[in-house]
Amino acid sequence: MSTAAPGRRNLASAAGPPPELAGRLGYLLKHAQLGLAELTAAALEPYGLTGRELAVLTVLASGEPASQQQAAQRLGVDRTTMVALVDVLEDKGLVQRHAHAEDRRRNVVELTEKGRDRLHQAGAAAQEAESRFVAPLSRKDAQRLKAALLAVIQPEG
Amino acid sequence: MSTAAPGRRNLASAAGPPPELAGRLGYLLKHAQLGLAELTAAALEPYGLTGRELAVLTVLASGEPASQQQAAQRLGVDRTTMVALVDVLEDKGLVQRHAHAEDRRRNVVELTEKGRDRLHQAGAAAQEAESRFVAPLSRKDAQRLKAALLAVIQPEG
DNA sequence: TATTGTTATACTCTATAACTATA
DNA sequence: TATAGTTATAGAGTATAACAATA
Repeated sequence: MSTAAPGRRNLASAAGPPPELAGRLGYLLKHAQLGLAELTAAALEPYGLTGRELAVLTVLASGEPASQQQAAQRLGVDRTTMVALVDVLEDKGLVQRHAHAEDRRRNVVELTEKGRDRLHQAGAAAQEAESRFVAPLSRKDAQRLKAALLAVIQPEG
Repeated sequence: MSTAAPGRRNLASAAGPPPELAGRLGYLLKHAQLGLAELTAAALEPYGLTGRELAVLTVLASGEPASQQQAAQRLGVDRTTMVALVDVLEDKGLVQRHAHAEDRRRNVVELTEKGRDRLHQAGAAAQEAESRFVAPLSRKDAQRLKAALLAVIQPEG
């Protein structure tokens, strides 16, 4: 009945922005985010990962092995959300939980070798999706876009 | 227990992006969108409108009175979602439904005078929130940002 | 038979509250 | 008493399916 794909997403992806909204930054940001998320999801599907899961792997792989809660803070998600995310990754054999040696309340979450491999492969695929997404822009404009977004996100300049 | 405000939002709004994610366009877009949404929500609160409701009013006010379904397509939402959105606006006295003269299956949704007033006031407030949001950028860079987002959203150049 | 609006329902995402174990 | 992780639960948002009225 609907013209949308079975999975998800409706949101005027085909029609393009209606002129009365095309000037609103909120509209532009939202639909840019949705468009890239769609591309990324497709690119990651062969690796059995969602964009969010890839972000979790990325955070867990960076720096020293963090506790679940530290990783949650970096990602900006709730503790309880983190539990579910790590559960999924652990079920897939990509990470392992260990009790912290000094504070046994904490879980140290480390990537398995399989997890590291998957992170590299899926990370490259996501990067490629991002490149395709910004293909309408010159390389310089694409860099400017990211710089502008970063500037606007930062708490202070 | 949580450090987040009671309403919603956790998402590392205070911490800033972790370096391992700051280069990912998906992360930047998502958090820029969330940041602006937060500002806009606060700016619209005195007018009793959400950003989404303002977008609905904007679409309904533009061009000739559309049917609910046409408006839904422009907004990129489902028919059933549109029903709820119009319900809310009608309860607030901002829009009215009429049966279409020629095709009585359709609802023509028109803004009331109160709706038009509210649209102008709230629209100005949202615009002001957007200006504050892009304040870290030069005027030119802010324009470039919007142009780049538009280019990347458009189905074709 | 197809379409518009509607209702009921289900699914996803994510947060809050309460519980366990450690400290 | 406070903290890390967990579980159960609830709320927001949005889609799908089924139904009534109209075409």
